[in-house]
Amino acid sequence: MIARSLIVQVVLFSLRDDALQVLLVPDLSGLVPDLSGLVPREGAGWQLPGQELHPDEGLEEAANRLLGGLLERREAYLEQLYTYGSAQSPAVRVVYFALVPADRLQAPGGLAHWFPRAALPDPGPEGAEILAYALRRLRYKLEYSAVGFQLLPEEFSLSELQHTYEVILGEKLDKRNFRRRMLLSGIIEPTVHKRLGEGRPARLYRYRPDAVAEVKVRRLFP
Amino acid sequence: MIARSLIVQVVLFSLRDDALQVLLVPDLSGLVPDLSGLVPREGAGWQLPGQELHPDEGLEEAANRLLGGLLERREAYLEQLYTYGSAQSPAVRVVYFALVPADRLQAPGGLAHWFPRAALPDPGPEGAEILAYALRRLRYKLEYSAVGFQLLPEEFSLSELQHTYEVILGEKLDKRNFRRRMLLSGIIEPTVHKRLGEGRPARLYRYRPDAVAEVKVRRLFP
DNA sequence: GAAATAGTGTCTGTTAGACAATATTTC
DNA sequence: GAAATATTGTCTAACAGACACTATTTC
Repeated sequence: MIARSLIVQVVLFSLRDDALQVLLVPDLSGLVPDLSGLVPREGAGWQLPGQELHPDEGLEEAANRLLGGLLERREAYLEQLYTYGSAQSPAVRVVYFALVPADRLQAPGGLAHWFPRAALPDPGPEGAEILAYALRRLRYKLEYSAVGFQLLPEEFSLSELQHTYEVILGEKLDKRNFRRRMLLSGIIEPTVHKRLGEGRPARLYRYRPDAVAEVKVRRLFP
Repeated sequence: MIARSLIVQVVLFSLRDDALQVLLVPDLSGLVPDLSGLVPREGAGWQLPGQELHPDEGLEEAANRLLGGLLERREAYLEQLYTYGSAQSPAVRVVYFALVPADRLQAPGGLAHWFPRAALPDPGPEGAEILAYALRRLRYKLEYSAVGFQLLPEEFSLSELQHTYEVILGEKLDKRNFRRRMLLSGIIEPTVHKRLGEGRPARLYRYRPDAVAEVKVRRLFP
């Protein structure tokens, strides 16, 4: 029997147009190569971007190579999510989870395409499971770590920060409580810049990577 | 170039003799087979138990097969920990994390041996990293999930439960606060049994798997 | 000055954490 | 009754959550 192949996949999140979006690539497997164009056929399906692990390469390296092919700049927060390998699956897939700030996005390479979370195409049963898990992890980490800043530009207003949280968590947050906790936590510091817009300009803040980035969880057990 | 092999490893924890213990197997690689006996040579080193993934088998299946070989009964809490695969390493290793209650332990199969956490042999730099991460994960999960019960027998006294927490967290806990929170959380229920011993008998409790097993973490971010 | 967005303070209820005395059993 | 272990309650400080008005800018 042939040894299973090893694929590295990535769930790439970004915040575009006020929505959490995921980058997918067309699923071309089983299709006769269509020389007339590169646009995937209708109904071809979409899947998580992935590549086979090279023999002389580390897992994280492969994930970064994958990001490089998708974004033309590999600067992204990257974290291993889970490794899938059921008996049925012909490949073992090590799935990573990546966050890119919208201001560092460029046109994605190849046929990749951004989909808002609310309008995802069916990525197949396994893909759906992975996406659900990735979103759960993102929400979860948002609540006890500083991962949310990975989706924002270097300087941001408190409203932008709150909006990021609201989009990911899928719920409205109280402005006063949000600001109080963010500022008390010491995780951000004010800059001298302001964001100009329609109304009153907003003070911009910067993430302080030197601050404690993880919150002590409440102990209920015990 | 040869494709990398895929190994499934397991970090197996138990509570024995009032200490958190880890099961390791002797590292026989590079040794000339010693036909005079099965006892590993002095200085041979110890490592995490692992096996190659069979071509027709799922990852979790392989981890369970591994547990079966080590414990003669595979009943254990099992959870995927992390997948390691640096460029240098000849194998990609999917590491699982397992917990066995002391009362279900049997003599470990083969050359496996339990080591208390305080007296671990050097498992090599990579092994040490994995063990440290596994312990971090265990401590972490202990604080927001009901994973601690996986190390206890079906019925246990509150003192035994507290002791489990203290051994894993490496710190003393206040008895009154511990009991209050455990009972208020509704995660355990009293039985009619008692544990007899030197002093006053202790009421025994049972874990309620139907209760909410995960705690809502405090939100500091936001 | 109307519209839009930014920024601010208080009260209340819950809970974590510190702390010591009594109750029940065996020997 | 001495030794050992189990069981129980109170006070305080910190914080989450609910809630509404003022400030600054553009057009």
